[in-house]
Amino acid sequence: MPAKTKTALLDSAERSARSRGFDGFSYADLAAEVGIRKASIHHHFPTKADLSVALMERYTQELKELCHRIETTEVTASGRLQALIHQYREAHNNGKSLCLCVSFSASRDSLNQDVIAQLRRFRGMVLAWMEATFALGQTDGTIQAVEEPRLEASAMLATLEGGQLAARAEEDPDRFKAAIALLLRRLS
Amino acid sequence: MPAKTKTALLDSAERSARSRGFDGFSYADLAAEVGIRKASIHHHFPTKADLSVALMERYTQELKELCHRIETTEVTASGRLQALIHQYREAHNNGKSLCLCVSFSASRDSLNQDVIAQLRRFRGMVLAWMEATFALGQTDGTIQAVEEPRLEASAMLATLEGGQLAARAEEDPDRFKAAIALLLRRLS
DNA sequence: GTCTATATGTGGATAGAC
DNA sequence: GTCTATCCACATATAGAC
Repeated sequence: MPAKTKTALLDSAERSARSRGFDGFSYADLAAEVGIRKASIHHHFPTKADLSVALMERYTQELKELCHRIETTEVTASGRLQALIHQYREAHNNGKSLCLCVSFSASRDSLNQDVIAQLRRFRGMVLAWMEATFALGQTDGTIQAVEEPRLEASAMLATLEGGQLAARAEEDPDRFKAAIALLLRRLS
Repeated sequence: MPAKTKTALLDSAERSARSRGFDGFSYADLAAEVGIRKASIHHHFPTKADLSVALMERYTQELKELCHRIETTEVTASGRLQALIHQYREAHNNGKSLCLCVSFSASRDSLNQDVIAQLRRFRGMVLAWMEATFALGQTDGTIQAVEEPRLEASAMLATLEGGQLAARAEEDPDRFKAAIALLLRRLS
């Protein structure tokens, strides 16, 4: 089980990064949480940039897999979007954290190019999935008034991420609910 | 002119905070930009928390004044919202910065209680103004399909803030435009 | 109101023993 | 793979001279 410590480090780093931002989490925090020394982390992730890239890669992969799972369990476009919204609602954890993408986007100036590339990859993946789902909504009729799937996807992602920020700013999950309420109404 | 240095410090701090986040800007940066020594900053703002509170206070005040100005120059609800959208578009500066509220919200765990209170005050002010404007839209008929002004305001703020994040993540102003395009269509 | 000098803590990272 | 020990840069903050 050589991957155990590495996974524990990624788990701890993800939690920290999502609640404190890129500049707000440190090797010292991770070491304390995982139960090894700071220096040992460098064996698994030589630099913070390496760790951050691994974090974004895993995050992207996990959401991609979730999207595939949603497609097998939900037949309708509206059902699929509702399932994704559910994921974003859980992700903000009652206003205590953010999607890793939101957290890293805000700290953009501190990120190296590889991490920024991963950020772009993540957003591209989510937007493409949403756009395809809105397009499905145009044909299966389960989403009201869809005119342009691409713009719907952009607006929806902004609303979800902005809603998480609202919940985080006031540490109140109702802020997220209020932000997405009108979108939710269009999903029958 | 005793306020000159203080103002210069606030200007520099605001720029830094909005592009690098709360944890990403330092007294050393400000000192270099303003042309005084680090230690001298403490004379104007004893702690970083004091500086941050002053930053949010000024930011809130300025947006409040802008909202008042908009009310005098724009008669219709849709015109007023368009003017506010314009402000948020300018604020993200082609993906190089964020609204101070977004930037600070992401670093919430690093802020002290006074700054968090200011954050809440800022959001309350903007949301109230948007809600009132959507309510006006219900009577003046310049905004399509307004059902619940409170939810419209929550959704609009989330979309604007999320749109800024999108533009920041990819350093591409078109991401902001795409995020708000559907909202803009409802404003005649 | 600004300076020099300094305190004190913490950041990421490295060398080398075990 | 993990440790101790250490480096160096930088963070916020303070004391006291000018």
